[in-house]
Amino acid sequence: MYKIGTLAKKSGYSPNLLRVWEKRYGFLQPGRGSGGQRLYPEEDLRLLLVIRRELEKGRSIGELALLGRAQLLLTAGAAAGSDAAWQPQPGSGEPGEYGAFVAPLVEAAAALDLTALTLGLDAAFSRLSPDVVVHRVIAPAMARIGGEWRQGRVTVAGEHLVSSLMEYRLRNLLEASGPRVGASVRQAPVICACFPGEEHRLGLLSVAYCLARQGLPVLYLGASLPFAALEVSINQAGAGSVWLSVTGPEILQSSRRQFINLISAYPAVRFVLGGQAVTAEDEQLSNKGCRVCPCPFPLPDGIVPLLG
Amino acid sequence: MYKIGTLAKKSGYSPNLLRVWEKRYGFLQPGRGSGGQRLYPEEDLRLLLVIRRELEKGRSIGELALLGRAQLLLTAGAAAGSDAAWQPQPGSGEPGEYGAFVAPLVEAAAALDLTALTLGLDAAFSRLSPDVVVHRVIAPAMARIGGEWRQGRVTVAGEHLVSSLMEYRLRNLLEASGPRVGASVRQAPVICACFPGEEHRLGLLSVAYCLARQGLPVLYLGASLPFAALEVSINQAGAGSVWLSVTGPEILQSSRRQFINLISAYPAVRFVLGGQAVTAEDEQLSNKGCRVCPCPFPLPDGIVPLLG
DNA sequence: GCTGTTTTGTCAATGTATTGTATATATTTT
DNA sequence: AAAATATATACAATACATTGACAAAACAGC
Repeated sequence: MYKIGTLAKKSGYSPNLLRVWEKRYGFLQPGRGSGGQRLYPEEDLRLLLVIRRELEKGRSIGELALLGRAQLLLTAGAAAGSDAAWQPQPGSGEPGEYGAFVAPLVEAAAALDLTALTLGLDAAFSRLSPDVVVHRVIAPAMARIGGEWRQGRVTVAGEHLVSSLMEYRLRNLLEASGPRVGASVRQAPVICACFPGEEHRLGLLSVAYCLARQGLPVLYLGASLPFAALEVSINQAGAGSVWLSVTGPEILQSSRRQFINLISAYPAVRFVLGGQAVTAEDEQLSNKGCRVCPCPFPLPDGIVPLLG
Repeated sequence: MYKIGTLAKKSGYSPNLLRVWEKRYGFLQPGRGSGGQRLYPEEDLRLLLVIRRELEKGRSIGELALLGRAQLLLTAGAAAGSDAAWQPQPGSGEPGEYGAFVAPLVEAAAALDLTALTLGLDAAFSRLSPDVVVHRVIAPAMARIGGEWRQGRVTVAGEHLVSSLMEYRLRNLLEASGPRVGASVRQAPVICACFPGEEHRLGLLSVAYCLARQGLPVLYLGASLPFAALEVSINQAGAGSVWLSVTGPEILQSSRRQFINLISAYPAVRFVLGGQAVTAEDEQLSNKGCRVCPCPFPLPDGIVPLLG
């Protein structure tokens, strides 16, 4: 049994909000202690985490209240919170104001701790806007994990665990945001894919999310798309622009020639090449009409002018 | 029940347009909440997705309004079954009673139609149990798409689009099911990962989902996990069993020797190797204590005894 | 071709509802 | 006494409802 402060910390919602939700919607009906204090069962924490997931997907709390407690617990994504409490260490020597969110994720990767990882992500999503989580928490966390991996403090397994879960959460955001391909106003869709041979999808997903948030119809095609398939896709979907992500310089180099040929064949399509492998001063590509965007996780502000 | 904003996001039509359609044509007649807000049932979302499909085919909204709601929903169901022109072909598995769900997915892959794909998956998930969807719809659909790809009727892009979305949906199921690592009762976790070099995750995800549904704590580590990292993970997580998935025979062959070494080093850990690359009569692996499971999407019935 | 009408999607103005947060005050726990 | 909690109320930002107007496109007739 949790008291309201404990539940608040574990779920990421303020005690005030928990009380208000109880009064307004009634899906939390905690028992009371001798002095009238609310005592919540473990299940309530799971319910709150489900609610967080659904809110992330864009639904409103009123809707969820209509669904009712049983259906929420049954159908939606449940994350079991265990005793691994997440403590927001304010200003614990971490650089930047979001270090308190980044550090637990890196530690969870090192310890292969799925629970801590989930709690850390929940904490970040509950206190920060999705954009900030993507660019100020997830991106630095992945960069840090990469660094720790090179130093042998995080294994490939830890990196896989984290990137897999983050991919899921980002995908969740992507599904929730904006109209999809085929929406009412026929707008040329944006194709998002990884360069042939590229398997890292996180940067691409963050770009896709930013684009979708701007109301653009995004066709997310995932990792390592061969140029032949990309070409067919452009024609088939009538794409107006194509975002490609590539992190390994050698991957870019090995298909560079073919890429330039592709650009030249479709002058009406706007190509954007992003990712760590890209250098901003790549004039050969720029001259061919391909925008380059070295930042693996472009800031929302940075994207608007690129597409304006 | 959806409020208008949620329905707008999910259907791709603006809240304004939904209200205007309701007034002009009346095929959406949502109930009202206590404050007068529109509340749409799940069926309305399906109807809107059908409407979009029809609009894209060139019909006008006025025409569709004349048809009426029931007929719209009905014709869509019929189209999913017959219009798809999916004929059972010898040697590629029996059509079974779920062909009506499989065919639209294959078609959506061929047409790069994200909307149809989402609609098809929604239809399957809303009418069938998750297990049936995984093993009777998704698995055959992927197999069929693979076949169409070899015949050039589906591009790599189509395959990517479908497998990416299915991965997300499966991941959703995995997140929703059962206790995770670190849950209250400390149980030895099951590590699920792809063989080194293997990038296909769908089969692995379906296995992970089946295991999680049985209440096992699953540590899902995704694609291509090197043996060194796997070994660290086993120790770090105290894994009781390890599921590995491998679809390409050449991938298995290239690391077979190392894998056998790994098995021998951990006699207390139960290893299971699954995927299309595995042959049931692989006695060399069986004798070393590694269970083999050739089916890429093991049926729920088939899994229970393996772990019992 | 041109013009008028219908269809169809969008937008603005105004009022209400929802929803997260904050305040004030009393009570309980530590 | 200090911190945490309970209750009630207030408030601002956002989302929603309603009405009416408006523009682009499709279509009819000339």
